[in-house]
Amino acid sequence: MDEKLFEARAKIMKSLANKHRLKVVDTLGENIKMCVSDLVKKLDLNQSSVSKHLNILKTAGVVKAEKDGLKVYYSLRTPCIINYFVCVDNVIQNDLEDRMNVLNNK
Amino acid sequence: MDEKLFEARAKIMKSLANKHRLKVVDTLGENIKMCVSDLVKKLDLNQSSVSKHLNILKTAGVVKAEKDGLKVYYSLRTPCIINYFVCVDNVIQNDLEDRMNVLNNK
DNA sequence: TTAGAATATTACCATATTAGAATATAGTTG
DNA sequence: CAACTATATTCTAATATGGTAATATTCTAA
Repeated sequence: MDEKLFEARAKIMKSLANKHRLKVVDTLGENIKMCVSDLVKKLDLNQSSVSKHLNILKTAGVVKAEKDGLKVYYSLRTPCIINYFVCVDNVIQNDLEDRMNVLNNK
Repeated sequence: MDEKLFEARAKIMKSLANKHRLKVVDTLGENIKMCVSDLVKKLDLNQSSVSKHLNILKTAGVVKAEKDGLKVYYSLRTPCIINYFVCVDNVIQNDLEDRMNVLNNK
């Protein structure tokens, strides 16, 4: 199996495997660009943590950063990334259905 | 923000944030069903580790398990999960292009 | 050029993840 | 039931991750 490919994919998936970073992606999907301090307000985390989360997303190539004066604006670099959540939410939905069926002895 | 939703999504993403588990998903996408020992051969990992990785995927709802005699067959529970790799690979591709452009001073 | 603002980085700690070896469990077959 | 096979679980150690406070860096503007 193509070791390098799976490592590269895993790096990207890791960058998305955190609820705060998922919120960042979700937020950027709607708002195009946001600076760090905007995201600090949105995420209920301190500046240092947000900065680190953004760096993880940037390093993974999910997000890009543009400096404008004092501020740094982040945006999705490959917006299709948010489409995935349709499927992820399907997984969640299936799970809920299975649990309901168990409860109803189906 | 909907805390619970993002936690649920993060759980699923975490289950996919590992190269071995990505290989499992990729393999099951092609082969429909495989038992643990088949996957041990495929993954270059010992039986204990494979079993644990499968449990993580199962707990996340990504994979389902069916027992058949001594063997346990695993398969994708929500096959759309593999579609994501198209986009993940786009991220990788964009990254490569950016690096090339840097090299070529574009 | 000094003070202040926005962001990044460091240092530190707690917790989570991963791997392998050893052991346990479940099912099969003689 | 005893031996065997396939899978799951436990234990332990190494490494990774995530959070905060403190500090450093970068840029602006007086």
